[in-house]
Amino acid sequence: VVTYNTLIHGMCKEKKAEEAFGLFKELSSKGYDTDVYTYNILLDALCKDGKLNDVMTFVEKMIASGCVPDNVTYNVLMERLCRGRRLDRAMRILREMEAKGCYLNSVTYNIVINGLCKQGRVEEAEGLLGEMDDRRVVATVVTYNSLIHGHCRAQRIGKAMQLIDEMLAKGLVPDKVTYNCILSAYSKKGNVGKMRDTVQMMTSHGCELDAITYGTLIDGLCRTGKYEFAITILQTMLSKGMVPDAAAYNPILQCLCRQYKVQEALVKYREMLEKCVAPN
RNA sequence: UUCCUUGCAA
Repeated sequence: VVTYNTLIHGMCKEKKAEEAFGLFKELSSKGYDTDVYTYNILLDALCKDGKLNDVMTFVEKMIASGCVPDNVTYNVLMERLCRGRRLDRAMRILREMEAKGCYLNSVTYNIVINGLCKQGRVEEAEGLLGEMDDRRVVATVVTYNSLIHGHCRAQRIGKAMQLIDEMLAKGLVPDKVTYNCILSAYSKKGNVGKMRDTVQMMTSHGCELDAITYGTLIDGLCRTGKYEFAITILQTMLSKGMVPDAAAYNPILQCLCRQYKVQEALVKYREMLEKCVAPN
């Protein structure tokens, strides 16, 4: 089973879900073992880009085949519901799970907390963080990152900083995602000074700057018209051997076009193609 | 062997 699960997972990661389901059907028809991992892997692939109806049909098949859904199954489903604006349904499942005596783990809470934060319901999300503490479910860096992102999106950077202090007090180490959230709050305002400070903070804490960090910097600079500076950041990125994506180029193109520099924008566009960056 | 968090645009 492990061999086949690994293969099926590999196919799913490469967006070849058709192939994965094909292999799954072949295995089942030959009477080979499948387990809850197999189903969870496929369910997750369906949830990533499938219709909710297909998802539910698959869960029914899973149960009909005698496979008992586990925590991961619920988590995958809840994540899908949260993304499909069915957050309250996800909350109901959460309460049902606990009513059944299901052990709610950090990931379960993280999914709902993130869902709430994405809807701007950060207060409620913080309520769940309190609930985690009460129930001795450990809050993780991911938990805090979701909350921090929620505050940052609403420009409540002070609140975000408070949460970072809280993390540190619990012995959790802010990571590049944490800092990228803060950075993006400043970049949306085009606050170049604070962007600098944040990057400095990252490097001094041994956090690597990733493609998202650079993309965020480029975006922030372009928002205030500093496309030349943005281009130097892009070059830094390239010189470090990082692979830029459309999110690194788009703000620059947008900025140039806004300043009626379409010719220059086209030059950058061609560069994009040369570097095999797929436009979107 | 499976689930959760961050950037542009939409």
